[in-house]
Amino acid sequence: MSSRPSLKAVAVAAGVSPASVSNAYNRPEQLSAAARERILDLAAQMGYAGPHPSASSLRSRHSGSIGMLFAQDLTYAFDDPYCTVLMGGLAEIAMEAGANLLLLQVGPHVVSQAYSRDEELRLVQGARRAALDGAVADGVHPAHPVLRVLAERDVPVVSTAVGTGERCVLIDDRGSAVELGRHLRSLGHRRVVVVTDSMDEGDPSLAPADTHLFPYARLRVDGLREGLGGAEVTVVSAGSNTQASGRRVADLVLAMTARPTAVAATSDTLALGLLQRFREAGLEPGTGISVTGFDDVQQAGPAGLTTVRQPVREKGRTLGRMLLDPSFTETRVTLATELIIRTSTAPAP
Amino acid sequence: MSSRPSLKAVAVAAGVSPASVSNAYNRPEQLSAAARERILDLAAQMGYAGPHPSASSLRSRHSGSIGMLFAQDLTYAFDDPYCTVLMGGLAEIAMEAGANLLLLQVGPHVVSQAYSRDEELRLVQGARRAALDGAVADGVHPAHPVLRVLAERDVPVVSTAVGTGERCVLIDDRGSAVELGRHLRSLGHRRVVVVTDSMDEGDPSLAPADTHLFPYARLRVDGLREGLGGAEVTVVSAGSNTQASGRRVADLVLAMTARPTAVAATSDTLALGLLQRFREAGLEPGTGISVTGFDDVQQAGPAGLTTVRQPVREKGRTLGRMLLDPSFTETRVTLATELIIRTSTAPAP
DNA sequence: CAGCGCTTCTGAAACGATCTACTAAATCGT
DNA sequence: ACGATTTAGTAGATCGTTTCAGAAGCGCTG
Repeated sequence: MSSRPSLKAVAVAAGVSPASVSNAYNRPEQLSAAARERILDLAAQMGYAGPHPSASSLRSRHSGSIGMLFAQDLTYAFDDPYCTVLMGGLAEIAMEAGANLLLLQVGPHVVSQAYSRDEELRLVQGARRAALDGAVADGVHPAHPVLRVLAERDVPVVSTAVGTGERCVLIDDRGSAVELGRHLRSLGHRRVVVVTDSMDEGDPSLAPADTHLFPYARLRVDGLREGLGGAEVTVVSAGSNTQASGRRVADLVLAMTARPTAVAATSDTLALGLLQRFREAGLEPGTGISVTGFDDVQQAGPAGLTTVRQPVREKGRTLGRMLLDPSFTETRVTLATELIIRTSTAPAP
Repeated sequence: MSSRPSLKAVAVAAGVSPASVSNAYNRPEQLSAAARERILDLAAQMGYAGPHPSASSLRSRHSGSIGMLFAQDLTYAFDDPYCTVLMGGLAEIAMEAGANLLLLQVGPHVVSQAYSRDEELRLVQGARRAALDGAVADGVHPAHPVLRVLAERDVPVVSTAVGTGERCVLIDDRGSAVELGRHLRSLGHRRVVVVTDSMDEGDPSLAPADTHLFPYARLRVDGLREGLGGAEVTVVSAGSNTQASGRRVADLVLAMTARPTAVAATSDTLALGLLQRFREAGLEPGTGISVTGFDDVQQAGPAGLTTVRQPVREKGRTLGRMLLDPSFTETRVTLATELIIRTSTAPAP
């Protein structure tokens, strides 16, 4: 049971230098066609699978993969509709560029919390072990240590939040939230609950700490507040961004003594959970209570959810281009949003 | 602008051997707590990000990532409902094991076609460059050269098809298709079109070559044939497994002079496309024409699609365990399926 | 006090490629 | 036919770790 041949072994067998074997795979133009043929034939015959990826990327400093950071849950990439579409856009560009796409696990990081060194090491472990040519950070708090690790490694990072020097793809979270808030206000809603996902886990509390909010969430909450003018606004932290969280918050809202006439969520995912639960409770959104979301994911249309549309797939594509297309030099791109009014909002009773 | 420090630089600065710095990160128990503290402090201070991933995996022969092979399109991972759920299960296990998940691009490979060496190199390029501890192959034809490359690299591969020696997670494609065929037969359908995805691209033809079918598709087609007994069966190749392909085939069916009373697709994705198009054409599935799918993806329920349910998430999880859980030694697992009868099938007119 | 087992740490050899700079031979223009 | 350029190929250093065998130090025991 002999071990696998290395590039050197192939070189020896072919009577050429190791450099030539390397060139046969990576730089055909540096080699006569005949020599290349001979080398590749021999390699195939010896069962040589081509240059070893780690050795190759150690020396060349390129790995052919870009990473996407997940600070919550790896499964989020496939479960959350916003994320799925973003990933689709990213994958599209990765494919064009011939790059592989690495889904990186990094631990959840709460800004206000102090971490021991070992906890912090565990937090960034996924990123420490991965060979990357670049990474995308969406929903990763700018203070997350993984960003420092990647910077120390000189791995380019692009994000969806204004961070420390990284390039980014943004939308006008605040402005579009203002517009949405005004819409609710113009419908006469004077008592509103704003629901946001946050890094708090556990039961929805009535007071998410500012430091526990992702930047986009803070901007949306602030925008809604502004747009809602003098209305009585209660901000509720839903925990992680899932429909289940939305449902949990719906129960909380239903139990309120002074029930709001509208509930505005910082994401469609949360809003869809709210809608579901309200409907189950016999409260038809639009008539009994108004609900709004954010993102305009695919299910929002069928559900009749009023929301802010953002071009998610385009966002993914742009992030990908920033990493993979050298001719793409812009350092900050802002994409347009649009208020989509559907049946889940109506005049306050 | 000094370059980044290496492990060795940290070792020199700390007055210890490189081995100790390595151990500080990877084997705390080999080191006194004090020494470890000192080393990690210094590393942090010097802006050392930890062991270089490529160097580390070159030496240790582990990368901390497992790969999923995509022979069609990377975006498939996020677009196709079957695939999304499978990936979710895989991601779940990867997360538990602390592994990253690499989405690998490999070119589409048609068995009957001859490839030049360069075409073949391009076909496997994604897999050649990636450092992997294992890979999952779903919908990759057993003859695809990427499987040979991975074998030559000693990368363990698990698949969803009976292949050459790999471990696999299966369902009884044939048996469940027989059952589905019998269901149609018992409803009196005597003229049936079977629609399958295949590696043929382009217009749906009336004759998919056997070599262009993925194993699961061939088994399902055969099973349907058997279950349909003496019915007149026409097999149609839809090309890639998308709703758009399903719609295209629907048009073809609508144009047939001897229109079938039922259409059976080898996947829900195709079936959902068919349903849509039939409905658009004013043909209510179940009454005008019967339609069946395969997989029982999430949309199948709301669409009223009769189909075969398979535990897709569990499949993903099992594939993940096979790669990541050393105590999981089974080499072949078969999961149970269930015929789900909904409104898209009804007695033949 | 020799001998033993532990813990803690080190030296040097891999791991498998690619890069830079260079040479020898072939081709070119005039 | 002769220097100038291009082409084909090579030598040797280098990328940054981890691993393995073993050394040094230390407290014990008999």
